[in-house]
Amino acid sequence: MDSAELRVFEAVARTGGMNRAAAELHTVQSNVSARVRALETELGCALFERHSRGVALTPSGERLLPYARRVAWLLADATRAARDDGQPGGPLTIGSLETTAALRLSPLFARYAAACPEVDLAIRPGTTAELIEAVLERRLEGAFVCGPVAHPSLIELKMFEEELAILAAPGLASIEAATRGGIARIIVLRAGCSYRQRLEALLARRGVAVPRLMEFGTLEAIFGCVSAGLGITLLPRALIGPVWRAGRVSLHPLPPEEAMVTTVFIHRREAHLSSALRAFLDHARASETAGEGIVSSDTSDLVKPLPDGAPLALNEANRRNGP
Amino acid sequence: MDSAELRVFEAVARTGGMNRAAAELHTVQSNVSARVRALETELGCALFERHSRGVALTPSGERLLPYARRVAWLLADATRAARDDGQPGGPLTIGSLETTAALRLSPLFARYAAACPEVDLAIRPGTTAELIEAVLERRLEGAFVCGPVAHPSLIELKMFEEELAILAAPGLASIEAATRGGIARIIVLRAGCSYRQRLEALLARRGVAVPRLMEFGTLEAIFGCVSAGLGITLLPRALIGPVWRAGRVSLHPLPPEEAMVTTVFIHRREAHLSSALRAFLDHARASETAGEGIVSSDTSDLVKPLPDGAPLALNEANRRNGP
DNA sequence: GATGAGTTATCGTTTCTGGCGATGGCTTTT
DNA sequence: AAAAGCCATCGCCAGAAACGATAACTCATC
Repeated sequence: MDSAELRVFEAVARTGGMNRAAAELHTVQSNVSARVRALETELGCALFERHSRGVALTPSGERLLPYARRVAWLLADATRAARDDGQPGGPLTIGSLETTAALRLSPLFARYAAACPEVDLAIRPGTTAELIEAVLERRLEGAFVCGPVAHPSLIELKMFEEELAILAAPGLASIEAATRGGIARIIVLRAGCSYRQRLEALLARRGVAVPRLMEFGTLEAIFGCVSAGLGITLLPRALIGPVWRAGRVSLHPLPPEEAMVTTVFIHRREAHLSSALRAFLDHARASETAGEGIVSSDTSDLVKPLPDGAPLALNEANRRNGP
Repeated sequence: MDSAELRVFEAVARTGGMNRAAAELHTVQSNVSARVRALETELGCALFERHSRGVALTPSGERLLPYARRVAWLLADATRAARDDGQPGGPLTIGSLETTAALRLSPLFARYAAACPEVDLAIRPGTTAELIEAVLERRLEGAFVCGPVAHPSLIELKMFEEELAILAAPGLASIEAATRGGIARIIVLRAGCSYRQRLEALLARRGVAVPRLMEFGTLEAIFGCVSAGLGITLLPRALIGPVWRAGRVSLHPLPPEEAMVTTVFIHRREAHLSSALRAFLDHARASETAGEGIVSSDTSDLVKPLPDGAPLALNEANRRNGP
């Protein structure tokens, strides 16, 4: 078995046809057909069922396909690992929750970009669920997400400890005042994201229903709407401090067990840790000691993985609670 | 990058020379040299330093080598996965602690061998540390070891809950009677193995020193020596029950926190779960419901992985406590 | 039913990679 | 100084891989 054969196989399986695979691989159909045939005879079992509209995977092919992908990933990773000479450089694509980026990462990114000018740093925002998926699919080298994640193929580093607080219209004395009548309108940054489920659960425990949900793409818009009394929201307290001091909103602390949330940095366990990413994590550690806001006492601490069956996609905790 | 090139690279790295690698790969030295050269130009960095006595890996080569190994493993696994048609067959090599094999596995193996005659089942005894290493190195598909193991690349299924007890010469009323004078001679199955560290720790907590250690390869020899008053040992209570009832030895229970030990079945997380192994685990589950001794209520339960940095070799807990 | 578009299989030809053997340069050992 | 062992390089060649054309087949449409 050869990685070149698997590359052809994977293209055929993905495109669903040998013609399409040939076009993608910059070769001719007869060649693809011959390669697939060679692989099938080598394995002694059919990998595709041939139809008039293309091909479909047999059970054997289904079993082989994930290996073909992993081999391709592994070879790409091997190339990067061998070429990585220890000098941070090249592209580094990292994901982050929007609130974390706004609150914690600006100074870190600025210092890192200054120290490692050869690195093309890119930050992509997203929800915890989206970011975990992107890291697993290797579209991101790592991401700041809401922990704990507990996926067996991810390494998880505690980075920040955030205190969340409820934000409501100015002049309201308490959460109860903001949820009078047992209903509340809540405002979130993105529909699937950012403390929404956490806020809903929190209100549900207090017997408050959430009939309406408003979604705004920017934090400033959320501040404006909360200030205008359109609803309440849940955000890191450090983030809303300035707005609160300006008197635009009222801030309502939560009990610690509901308020505290850990932000972790995740990256693939078995992937090559690029020099760019390593330098980034070193900077994060340095920022921590410099008191720039990283709270965890040891960034190399792993959060305890979940004890359960560790699904390959997302675990329930993140589907439910994540921002 | 190609798996064939990596295969050549790995052979050169392992044998430390292109001539030796050529001999191993059934080809000529010039070819090996050309393949390595091609890989180096493709990667843009040297992989070996050439010396008069052979070659040595450069840092780039060091980084590439583990990937070469993993690609080779992955391709082998891919072949097995594609060929595995769901009918259990072929070789199945499993490791087990000797006491577990003696106490729990005979009926399971017998039933499995009868149900799956196409499988060449092989059982290899060893200590927990040895067996974990063998599974990680793919010399074993799985193993029964003393849990918890908590290695990120191993899946761990609770199988049995054993109660250990101390075995001493007949007529002794208590452990204290067997350890009079604060010293005890202990008898173990194998030097690195089987509850030895556990027994020593247990005695140390009672202020008993262990000046002498005797090692015997078979359980029957141990029973004989204990019966003759040469020393004490620690074994699963169910295993020593018949000997005790025959009056050959005295049996001394331990408090639950010292007595209970979990036997788990481990196998590689990312490896293909062969039909033979799957059928074996199904049989184990069936044995459980049939009350043949499997205690865990759910064999699919994962034991909690360790929270720490997850070393690639063995974790400390297993070096210290394992049988 | 004929036709055309789409698919894969197969064949002969061409290209070129990978393997071979010989040689040479180098270092270490004898 | 000779021998042994190592790797680099060259020319050569076989065989695999790629190519192009064609055949066979299915399906949708006319």
